[in-house]
Amino acid sequence: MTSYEQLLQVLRDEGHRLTPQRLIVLRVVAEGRQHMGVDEVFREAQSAYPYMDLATVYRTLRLFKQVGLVTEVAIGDRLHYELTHPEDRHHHMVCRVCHGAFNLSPHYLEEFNGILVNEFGFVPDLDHFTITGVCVNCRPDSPVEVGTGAEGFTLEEDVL
Amino acid sequence: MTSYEQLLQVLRDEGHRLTPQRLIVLRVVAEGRQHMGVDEVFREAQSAYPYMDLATVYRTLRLFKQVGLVTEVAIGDRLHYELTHPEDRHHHMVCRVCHGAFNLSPHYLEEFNGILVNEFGFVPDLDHFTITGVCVNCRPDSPVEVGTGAEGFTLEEDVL
DNA sequence: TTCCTTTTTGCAATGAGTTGCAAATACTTG
DNA sequence: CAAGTATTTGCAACTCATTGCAAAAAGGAA
Repeated sequence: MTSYEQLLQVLRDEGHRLTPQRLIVLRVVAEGRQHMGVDEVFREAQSAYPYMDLATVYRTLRLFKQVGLVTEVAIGDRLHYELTHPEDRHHHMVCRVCHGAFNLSPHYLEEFNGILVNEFGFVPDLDHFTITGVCVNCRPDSPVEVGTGAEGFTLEEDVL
Repeated sequence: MTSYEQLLQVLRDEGHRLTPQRLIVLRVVAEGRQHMGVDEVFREAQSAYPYMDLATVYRTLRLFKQVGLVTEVAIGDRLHYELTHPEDRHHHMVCRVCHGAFNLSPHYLEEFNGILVNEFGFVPDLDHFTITGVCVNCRPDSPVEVGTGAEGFTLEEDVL
């Protein structure tokens, strides 16, 4: 469990200033649901601090991403953010049709990561990896029986 | 070698109209270098057809992508396009630092694709897969001897 | 060719996200 | 705690990309 104070320390340690705006955005993201849209973060933050500016929200989220406090997820053509939980790192599979976001264990990418590093010396950004595609529920040619929709699969959508 | 006439047939077959704008954009992309920026395509097209509109270029490139004529590559935060060569399909590794784009054989993603399909019923969009990261030349903590920079690696940048 | 329907274009407006810059403010040092 | 400095904010302007809509034009039928 990451405490709020620990999160603030991350910012302090890297020499970033603890402005009211940053504290509010951090709290909003920390208390919000998974992968919040920027507009959502903005509205929540604005209700706590009416002078909050949208540009500040964008800059703050970008900063938080840089220092690893939040994870960026592209859903559709919009950026979403969620608090990074170091003990529960995960990637995302985002459905192009229903825009659902599903978690993917880092385990599935370890081998791919190794290949790129060993064969090409290329270090992929897998901290914030998102793969788009079509989920089992949205596949027209679903290989499972039509009717129930997803027999045998363990695809569970993130809490929205 | 894909002939220009064959490319046009792809459009005709799907019921799209062959407008001068589309012919010009297709020619620009077909004769241009790998992964051209939209502004580049626009300038080239405009020099051949002065009334060319930027919105038309965007719409045309999106259409070409939909029918598989071109491949979209995100470089930095901009979209780039290149002609799809069916006999030489490849993915891209894009360096976050130098913005270089390197080709990656589909072979390296076959297993990953299988896992997602079989375990989650999720069909990833791997036709236009691009992974960002840091290439061997831009790694500060290069594991190879400093000096030459890339011993033992087969990382060759696309023709820019 | 001419007419007709549907698609496509051009333009202007819009939307998401970024940026330049002056004013405000968080932190440091005395 | 006051002063100084570097960072950050708010605002407006701007960029890339998309979209609504009327006018233009491609392709099919007569």
